Amino acid sequence: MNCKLKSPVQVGGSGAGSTGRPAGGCDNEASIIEEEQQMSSDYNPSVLETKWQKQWEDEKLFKVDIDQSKQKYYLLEMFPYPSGRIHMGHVRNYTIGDVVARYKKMTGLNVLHPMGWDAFGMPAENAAIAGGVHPKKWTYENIEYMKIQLKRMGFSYDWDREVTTCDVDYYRWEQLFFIQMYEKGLVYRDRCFLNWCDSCKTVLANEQVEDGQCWRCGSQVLLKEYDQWFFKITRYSQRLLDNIEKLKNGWPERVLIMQKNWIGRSTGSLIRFAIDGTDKDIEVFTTRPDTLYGATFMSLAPEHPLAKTLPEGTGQELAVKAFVEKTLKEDKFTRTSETYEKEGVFTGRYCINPLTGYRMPIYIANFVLYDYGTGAVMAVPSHDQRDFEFARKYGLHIIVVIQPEGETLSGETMEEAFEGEGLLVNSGDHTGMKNTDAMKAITEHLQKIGRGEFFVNFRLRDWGISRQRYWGAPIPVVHCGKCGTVPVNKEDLPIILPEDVKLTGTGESPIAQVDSFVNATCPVCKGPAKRETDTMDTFVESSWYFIRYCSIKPENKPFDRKDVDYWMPVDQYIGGIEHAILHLMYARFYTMILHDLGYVGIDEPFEHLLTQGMVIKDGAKMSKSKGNVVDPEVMIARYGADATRLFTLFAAPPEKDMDWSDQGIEGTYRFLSRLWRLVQEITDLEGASQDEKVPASMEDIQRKTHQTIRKVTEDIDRRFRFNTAIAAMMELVNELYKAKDRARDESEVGVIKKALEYLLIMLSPFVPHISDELWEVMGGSGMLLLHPWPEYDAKWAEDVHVTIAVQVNGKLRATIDVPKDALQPEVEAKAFSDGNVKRFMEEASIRKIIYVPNKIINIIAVSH
RNA sequence: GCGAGAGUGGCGGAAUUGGCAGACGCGCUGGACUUAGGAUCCAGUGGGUAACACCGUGGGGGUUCGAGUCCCUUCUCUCGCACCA
Repeated sequence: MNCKLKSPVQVGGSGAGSTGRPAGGCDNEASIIEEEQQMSSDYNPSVLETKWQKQWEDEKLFKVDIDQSKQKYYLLEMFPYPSGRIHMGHVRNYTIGDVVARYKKMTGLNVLHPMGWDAFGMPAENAAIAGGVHPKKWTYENIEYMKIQLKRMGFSYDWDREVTTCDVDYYRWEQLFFIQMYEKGLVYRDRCFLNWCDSCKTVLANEQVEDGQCWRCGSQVLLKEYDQWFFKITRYSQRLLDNIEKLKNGWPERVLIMQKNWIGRSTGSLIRFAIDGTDKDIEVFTTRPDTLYGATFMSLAPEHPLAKTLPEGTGQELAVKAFVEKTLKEDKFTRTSETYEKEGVFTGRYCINPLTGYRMPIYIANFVLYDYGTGAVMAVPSHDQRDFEFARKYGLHIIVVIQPEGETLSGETMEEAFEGEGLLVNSGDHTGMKNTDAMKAITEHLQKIGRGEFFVNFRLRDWGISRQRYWGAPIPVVHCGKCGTVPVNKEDLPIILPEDVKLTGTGESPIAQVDSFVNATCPVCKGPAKRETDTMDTFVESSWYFIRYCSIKPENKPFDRKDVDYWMPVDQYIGGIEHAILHLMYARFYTMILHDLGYVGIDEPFEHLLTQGMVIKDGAKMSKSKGNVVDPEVMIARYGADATRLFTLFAAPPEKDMDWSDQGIEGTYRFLSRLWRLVQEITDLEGASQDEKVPASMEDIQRKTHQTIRKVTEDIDRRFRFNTAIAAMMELVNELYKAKDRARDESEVGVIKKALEYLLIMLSPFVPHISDELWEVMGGSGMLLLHPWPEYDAKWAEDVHVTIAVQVNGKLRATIDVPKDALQPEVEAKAFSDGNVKRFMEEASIRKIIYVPNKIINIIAVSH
């Protein structure tokens, strides 16, 4: 019937090799005739889905606005990068979100459910280098296509709120925030060693380096020295940590643990060691000030600035230089792995132990991290395994200062460092103290002599946001020969990314070649100046898009405060676990910044977080190289959006990985076909939908219906378990099929029709197209999204009869049906009358009976 | 090494508070309808047995009338962190 009718998406070769019954498939003349004949009764998703999508759009069904009379609910899914087409991960993420959004709306909440595009980023640039298409054109074309795909899935987005981060009208506000942060000292420029990906030709934040490799392309990361812009996220370390308390009820524990570890708060002391023969100090952070009397040398990271200056005049210059160069060339991941051989070089200088006066040789050591603490470590070989190995290798002095109970260690004979607790020895006035007490005492002593203090150290580093790339938001700063580096005037914003650029992929920022962009006027002295040509990390854009959604196309402002106050925070955020640290930490930080700048009233953006699992196929993540990619578009063409949605929800609970199965989706397609036929057959029967007068013959159906309402509501609302909700509805369908065959009069049919209506309402968040269609078939009016969610009738949801398991000595011997809440004597009598129970009670006498009402009766017997 | 999570039929998964293990679906087996069935419907489907018995939630131990669920121990897998001073 519909050979000419195509779904709006084009699919190559979808018919061939199809195992199921492809909707609208036209193999030969006969099948066309057959389909024409069956037109009214066959489930044909492509036709009805596009029909309803059009209707929803025509009626602006998904449009939402502030409504003070209603409670709001902000449901957000992580927006996609417009790579070209949606993949199964998107489908899963957005289907989960859509179910919740539609459900919440039906329960009467005012639901904000927006979508947009994380549109800046490297793939656009790479595509331009490879194919000669301008990143802007490439990106906007991808957006257009993916938007059609998302609409074809039936997702309930209010597209009037669409955010595209590469729009000037979006990133201009980011430039304003940048300047305001600069004014508050939250932005600074620093020269430092940074992770450089030679393949992506860009700098990476620490968070973007995984196992020493680029998080995006997987190539080896190198260290390069660079001038970079930083956001001072470290000023918010404690707040980011403290606020985790607020998120405990709404976020998965493991995400919070990951963030906690990433922030990495540890308490200890900061100690200053005087460098012998100079007036300079080396500062170290340590969590073990109690071991200070045993500190016999000093280790510096190769990147430490003193590595350059210390050896001067000692004769060690060349040796140190060679060692530093060699070490920095090694990849950092290997170099800092625990098993790596510890190596170092003497700088020729000494520093003084503030407690013992011991002249500690200063080494450069490959295992010391410049990123952590002060980049310098006081070495206590007796009580730190790393220092111990290092000391043995280079013949350095080992002094025991903590003795474990009942043992006497000595520096000469010990085979490994002792890192446990004990009493202090060789520790001057502190000798004899418990080492745990000595931590405080020694630090207080250092405070008195001006050599140290208590200190809280964080692992979290400042967020480097400069990227040597084209397709990003320009950093609104100029470099002036006279005034130095200064932010542009706010009135001069936006700094628009020039479009006429040559993309070569050489590592130079492409906009550096655009004279009209680079040459600027200094906002301070009005003299000639050069614009900053780096662009911002795209994680900046994704750190506030969810706030932007709150306002519909705001003019001359980033968003409207009254909109934000109404909608924020996000009530439920849904996305991949891969963003547990990066995106979610940055977004939390940025929200705090916007709070402190007075833009928003909240300081945590996401109340509840759901991290959905990956979609895998044949036990592996989908990837082109493995050839196990499932294209959603093909699935939509073959089975429809509803079946695709239903399967992604049914195959696994949302937080677990789900295994894609080509046979599995056939099952959900079959279920929908079955539902389709059920409705057709039932509407043919005489009898108006009713459940006021339930005939005795239909009481079980009425009960099952209300139990299903209860189950589905709880599964969605309380548990986020869509797979079990769907299973419950499948059970109801099975029951209704059986009931249909035994229905004899109109009142019986009426109960089934009523049940079917409840079912369609409940199915509508999951499979909205077929639900609306069948609702119409059954004579229902309007669209189900506007229909209130059903409430179960407690009187029907409760069982009247229950099945009780009868155990003899803990083993199941029978099941019996009894009235609900039956008393023990009645249940016992019935249990003992069972033949099998009798059999097992022969030759035995009762010792005890345990009865759990409505569940189980366990007869404990002893044989004689 | 540290932290978190997981391990249940041939497969995906269910069992929400310690109370009938395997809901629902896939697959498979048999049957019905049929020129045909890759459509649909009906029945069956953890192992075992003629039927019972019995055995079954990674392994071992424990608590309990009763354990997939709690405790101890051990193995395997996944994820995160990993020389963090």
